Amino acid sequence: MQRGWERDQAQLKADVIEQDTEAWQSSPSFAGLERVGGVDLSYVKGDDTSACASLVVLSYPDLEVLYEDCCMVAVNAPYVAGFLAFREVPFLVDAMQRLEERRPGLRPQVLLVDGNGILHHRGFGLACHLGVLTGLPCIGVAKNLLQVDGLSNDELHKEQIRDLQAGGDTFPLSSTSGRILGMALRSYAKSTKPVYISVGHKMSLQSAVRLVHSCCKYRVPEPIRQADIRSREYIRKHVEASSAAVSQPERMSEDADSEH
DNA sequence: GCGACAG
DNA sequence: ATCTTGTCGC
Repeated sequence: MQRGWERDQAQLKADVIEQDTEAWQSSPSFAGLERVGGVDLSYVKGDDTSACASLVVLSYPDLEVLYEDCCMVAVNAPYVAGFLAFREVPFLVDAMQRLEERRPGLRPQVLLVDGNGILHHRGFGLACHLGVLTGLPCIGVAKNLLQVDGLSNDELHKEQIRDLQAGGDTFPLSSTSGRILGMALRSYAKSTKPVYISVGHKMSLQSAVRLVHSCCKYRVPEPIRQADIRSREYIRKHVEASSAAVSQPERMSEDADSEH
Protein backbone atom coordinates (compact mmCIF):
# COMPACT_ATOMS: atom_id res chain seq x y z
CA MET A 1 0.00 0.00 0.00
CA GLN A 2 2.79 2.41 0.87
CA ARG A 3 4.46 1.62 -2.43
CA GLY A 4 1.38 2.89 -4.20
CA TRP A 5 1.45 6.01 -2.07
CA GLU A 6 5.07 6.63 -2.94
CA ARG A 7 4.21 6.31 -6.61
CA ASP A 8 1.38 8.83 -6.23
CA GLN A 9 3.68 11.24 -4.42
CA ALA A 10 6.35 10.99 -7.12
CA GLN A 11 3.78 11.65 -9.82
CA LEU A 12 2.12 14.63 -8.14
CA LYS A 13 5.47 16.05 -7.07
CA ALA A 14 6.26 16.87 -10.69
CA ASP A 15 3.60 19.60 -10.55
CA VAL A 16 4.89 21.42 -7.49
CA ILE A 17 5.87 25.03 -8.12
CA GLU A 18 8.31 26.50 -5.64
CA GLN A 19 8.20 30.08 -6.83
CA ASP A 20 5.76 32.90 -6.23
CA THR A 21 3.00 33.06 -8.79
CA GLU A 22 2.00 36.47 -7.45
CA ALA A 23 4.14 39.56 -7.12
CA TRP A 24 4.57 39.03 -3.40
CA GLN A 25 8.29 38.52 -3.39
CA SER A 26 8.73 42.21 -4.16
CA SER A 27 5.80 43.51 -2.12
CA PRO A 28 6.66 44.16 1.52
CA SER A 29 2.98 44.39 2.49
CA PHE A 30 1.66 41.67 0.18
CA ALA A 31 -0.32 44.14 -1.93
CA GLY A 32 -3.52 42.59 -3.23
CA LEU A 33 -3.63 39.85 -0.61
CA GLU A 34 -7.01 39.91 1.12
CA ARG A 35 -7.81 36.35 2.18
CA VAL A 36 -5.66 33.70 3.82
CA GLY A 37 -7.00 30.23 4.54
CA GLY A 38 -6.15 27.71 7.22
CA VAL A 39 -6.97 24.01 7.46
CA ASP A 40 -6.74 21.43 10.22
CA LEU A 41 -8.12 18.11 11.41
CA SER A 42 -8.85 17.33 15.06
CA TYR A 43 -9.49 13.81 16.23
CA VAL A 44 -11.93 12.30 18.70
CA LYS A 45 -10.03 10.79 21.59
CA GLY A 46 -10.28 7.06 21.81
CA ASP A 47 -11.84 6.82 18.37
CA ASP A 48 -9.48 6.21 15.49
CA THR A 49 -11.91 7.05 12.73
CA SER A 50 -13.89 10.11 13.83
CA ALA A 51 -12.39 13.50 13.15
CA CYS A 52 -13.43 17.04 12.36
CA ALA A 53 -12.02 18.71 9.26
CA SER A 54 -12.08 22.47 9.32
CA LEU A 55 -11.37 25.22 6.84
CA VAL A 56 -11.35 28.88 7.78
CA VAL A 57 -10.68 31.96 5.71
CA LEU A 58 -9.33 35.08 7.40
CA SER A 59 -9.11 38.62 6.10
CA TYR A 60 -5.64 39.97 5.50
CA PRO A 61 -4.01 41.79 7.11
CA ASP A 62 -6.69 42.13 9.81
CA LEU A 63 -7.01 38.38 10.43
CA GLU A 64 -10.75 38.43 11.05
CA VAL A 65 -12.65 35.19 10.35
CA LEU A 66 -14.67 35.56 7.13
CA TYR A 67 -15.62 31.92 6.63
CA GLU A 68 -15.72 28.75 8.68
CA ASP A 69 -16.53 25.17 7.77
CA CYS A 70 -16.34 22.31 10.26
CA CYS A 71 -17.34 18.83 9.14
CA MET A 72 -17.30 15.48 10.95
CA VAL A 73 -15.56 12.90 8.79
CA ALA A 74 -14.71 9.20 8.91
CA VAL A 75 -10.97 8.83 8.47
CA ASN A 76 -9.99 5.66 6.66
CA ALA A 77 -6.20 5.81 6.20
CA PRO A 78 -3.95 5.28 9.23
CA TYR A 79 -1.39 7.84 10.30
CA VAL A 80 1.99 6.92 8.88
CA ALA A 81 4.80 9.46 9.13
CA GLY A 82 5.61 10.54 5.61
CA PHE A 83 2.11 9.78 4.35
CA LEU A 84 0.00 12.18 6.35
CA ALA A 85 -1.61 13.56 3.22
CA PHE A 86 -3.27 10.27 2.37
CA ARG A 87 -5.07 10.44 5.71
CA GLU A 88 -6.13 14.08 5.72
CA VAL A 89 -6.10 15.50 2.22
CA PRO A 90 -9.41 14.05 0.92
CA PHE A 91 -11.40 15.93 3.56
CA LEU A 92 -9.56 19.17 2.94
CA VAL A 93 -10.22 18.94 -0.79
CA ASP A 94 -13.90 18.34 0.03
CA ALA A 95 -13.93 21.42 2.25
CA MET A 96 -12.41 23.51 -0.52
CA GLN A 97 -15.05 22.23 -2.91
CA ARG A 98 -17.85 23.23 -0.54
CA LEU A 99 -16.34 26.70 -0.29
CA GLU A 100 -16.22 26.89 -4.07
CA GLU A 101 -19.92 26.02 -4.25
CA ARG A 102 -21.11 28.18 -1.37
CA ARG A 103 -18.88 31.25 -1.37
CA PRO A 104 -16.54 31.29 -4.35
CA GLY A 105 -15.83 34.94 -3.64
CA LEU A 106 -14.18 33.92 -0.38
CA ARG A 107 -11.69 31.56 -1.97
CA PRO A 108 -8.39 32.07 -0.12
CA GLN A 109 -5.41 33.31 -2.12
CA VAL A 110 -3.04 31.32 0.05
CA LEU A 111 -3.56 28.32 2.33
CA LEU A 112 -1.61 27.65 5.51
CA VAL A 113 -1.38 23.93 6.20
CA ASP A 114 -0.33 22.28 9.44
CA GLY A 115 2.39 19.91 8.38
CA ASN A 116 5.30 20.13 5.95
CA GLY A 117 5.69 20.97 2.30
CA ILE A 118 8.92 19.96 0.57
CA LEU A 119 10.54 19.36 3.96
CA HIS A 120 9.61 15.74 3.69
CA HIS A 121 11.07 12.24 3.17
CA ARG A 122 10.37 12.38 -0.55
CA GLY A 123 10.03 16.14 -0.90
CA PHE A 124 6.24 16.04 -1.05
CA GLY A 125 4.47 16.64 2.25
CA LEU A 126 0.84 17.52 3.00
CA ALA A 127 1.18 21.17 1.98
CA CYS A 128 2.50 20.21 -1.47
CA HIS A 129 -0.11 17.51 -1.90
CA LEU A 130 -3.00 19.80 -1.04
CA GLY A 131 -1.51 22.58 -3.16
CA VAL A 132 -1.26 20.45 -6.27
CA LEU A 133 -4.76 19.01 -5.84
CA THR A 134 -6.40 22.40 -5.28
CA GLY A 135 -4.13 24.53 -7.43
CA LEU A 136 -3.81 27.00 -4.57
CA PRO A 137 -0.58 28.48 -3.20
CA CYS A 138 0.16 26.55 0.01
CA ILE A 139 2.62 26.89 2.88
CA GLY A 140 3.63 24.11 5.23
CA VAL A 141 3.79 25.08 8.90
CA ALA A 142 4.96 22.29 11.20
CA LYS A 143 5.11 22.54 14.97
CA ASN A 144 7.80 19.87 15.21
CA LEU A 145 10.88 19.23 13.13
CA LEU A 146 10.60 16.30 10.78
CA GLN A 147 14.03 14.77 11.05
CA VAL A 148 14.84 13.87 7.51
CA ASP A 149 17.69 14.34 5.06
CA GLY A 150 20.27 15.12 7.71
CA LEU A 151 18.00 17.40 9.74
CA SER A 152 17.89 16.48 13.40
CA ASN A 153 16.87 17.98 16.67
CA ASP A 154 20.39 17.67 18.08
CA GLU A 155 22.56 19.99 20.14
CA LEU A 156 23.51 22.09 17.14
CA HIS A 157 19.85 22.54 16.28
CA LYS A 158 18.98 23.50 19.86
CA GLU A 159 21.86 25.95 19.81
CA GLN A 160 20.50 27.54 16.65
CA ILE A 161 17.11 27.81 18.34
CA ARG A 162 18.65 29.58 21.31
CA ASP A 163 20.13 32.06 18.88
CA LEU A 164 16.69 33.08 17.65
CA GLN A 165 16.45 36.15 19.83
CA ALA A 166 13.56 38.18 18.45
CA GLY A 167 10.22 37.40 16.84
CA GLY A 168 10.81 37.03 13.12
CA ASP A 169 14.30 35.57 13.49
CA THR A 170 15.00 32.53 11.35
CA PHE A 171 17.61 30.00 10.39
CA PRO A 172 17.67 27.76 7.31
CA LEU A 173 17.13 24.01 7.39
CA SER A 174 19.55 22.46 4.93
CA SER A 175 19.63 18.92 3.67
CA THR A 176 22.83 16.88 3.61
CA SER A 177 23.36 17.97 0.02
CA GLY A 178 23.04 21.61 0.99
CA ARG A 179 19.58 22.33 -0.34
CA ILE A 180 17.44 24.56 1.85
CA LEU A 181 14.30 22.59 2.65
CA GLY A 182 12.71 25.07 5.01
CA MET A 183 13.18 27.67 7.71
CA ALA A 184 12.86 27.61 11.47
CA LEU A 185 10.99 30.76 12.48
CA ARG A 186 10.56 32.32 15.89
CA SER A 187 7.00 33.30 15.07
CA TYR A 188 6.16 35.00 18.34
CA ALA A 189 8.42 37.05 20.55
CA LYS A 190 7.36 35.25 23.72
CA SER A 191 7.69 31.74 22.33
CA THR A 192 11.01 29.92 22.55
CA LYS A 193 9.94 27.08 20.32
CA PRO A 194 10.01 27.88 16.60
CA VAL A 195 7.69 26.72 13.86
CA TYR A 196 9.07 25.04 10.76
CA ILE A 197 8.09 26.62 7.46
CA SER A 198 8.46 24.96 4.09
CA VAL A 199 7.23 25.57 0.57
CA GLY A 200 4.01 23.82 -0.33
CA HIS A 201 3.06 25.14 -3.74
CA LYS A 202 3.25 28.29 -5.86
CA MET A 203 5.24 30.27 -3.34
CA SER A 204 8.87 30.88 -2.47
CA LEU A 205 10.28 30.09 0.95
CA GLN A 206 11.13 33.75 1.52
CA SER A 207 7.57 34.89 0.89
CA ALA A 208 6.20 31.98 2.89
CA VAL A 209 8.23 32.88 5.96
CA ARG A 210 7.34 36.54 5.71
CA LEU A 211 3.64 35.81 5.27
CA VAL A 212 3.47 33.32 8.12
CA HIS A 213 5.17 35.74 10.45
CA SER A 214 2.72 38.47 9.49
CA CYS A 215 -0.16 36.12 10.39
CA CYS A 216 1.07 35.39 13.91
CA LYS A 217 -0.62 36.80 16.99
CA TYR A 218 0.78 33.82 18.88
CA ARG A 219 3.15 30.98 18.03
CA VAL A 220 0.82 29.24 15.59
CA PRO A 221 -0.28 31.47 12.69
CA GLU A 222 -3.85 32.65 13.11
CA PRO A 223 -5.45 30.83 10.15
CA ILE A 224 -4.23 27.44 11.41
CA ARG A 225 -4.87 28.37 15.02
CA GLN A 226 -8.49 29.31 14.26
CA ALA A 227 -9.04 26.14 12.24
CA ASP A 228 -7.63 24.15 15.16
CA ILE A 229 -9.67 25.92 17.83
CA ARG A 230 -12.88 25.59 15.86
CA SER A 231 -12.45 21.93 14.93
CA ARG A 232 -11.70 21.03 18.55
CA GLU A 233 -14.72 22.93 19.78
CA TYR A 234 -16.88 21.27 17.13
CA ILE A 235 -15.73 17.86 18.35
CA ARG A 236 -16.34 18.80 21.97
CA LYS A 237 -19.96 19.62 21.18
CA HIS A 238 -20.31 16.58 18.96
CA VAL A 239 -19.15 14.24 21.72
CA GLU A 240 -21.34 16.02 24.25
CA ALA A 241 -24.39 15.62 22.01
CA SER A 242 -23.82 11.95 21.27
CA SER A 243 -23.28 11.04 24.92
CA ALA A 244 -26.50 12.88 25.80
CA ALA A 245 -28.30 10.83 23.16
CA VAL A 246 -27.16 7.64 24.90
CA SER A 247 -28.09 8.60 28.44
CA GLN A 248 -31.34 10.18 27.27
CA PRO A 249 -32.72 7.91 24.52
CA GLU A 250 -34.98 9.44 21.93
CA ARG A 251 -38.66 9.24 22.78
CA MET A 252 -40.70 6.75 20.76
CA SER A 253 -41.94 8.27 17.52
CA GLU A 254 -45.60 9.20 17.03
CA ASP A 255 -46.01 6.32 14.60
CA ALA A 256 -44.75 3.81 17.13
CA ASP A 257 -46.93 5.29 19.88
CA SER A 258 -50.11 5.25 17.90
CA GLU A 259 -49.41 1.89 16.44
CA HIS A 260 -51.23 0.12 19.23
C1' DG B 1 17.60 -2.80 22.77
C1' DC B 2 17.28 2.29 21.25
C1' DG B 3 15.60 6.16 18.93
C1' DA B 4 12.27 8.27 15.63
C1' DC B 5 7.65 9.25 14.75
C1' DA B 6 4.62 16.20 10.33
C1' DG B 7 -0.64 15.13 12.41
C1' DA C 1 -3.39 13.86 17.25
C1' DT C 2 -4.69 12.91 22.51
C1' DC C 3 -4.06 12.07 27.80
C1' DT C 4 -4.50 17.11 31.41
C1' DT C 5 -4.71 21.69 36.26
C1' DG C 6 -2.51 24.35 38.12
C1' DT C 7 1.05 27.26 38.24
C1' DC C 8 5.16 30.21 37.84
C1' DG C 9 6.38 34.38 35.45
C1' DC C 10 6.10 38.72 32.68
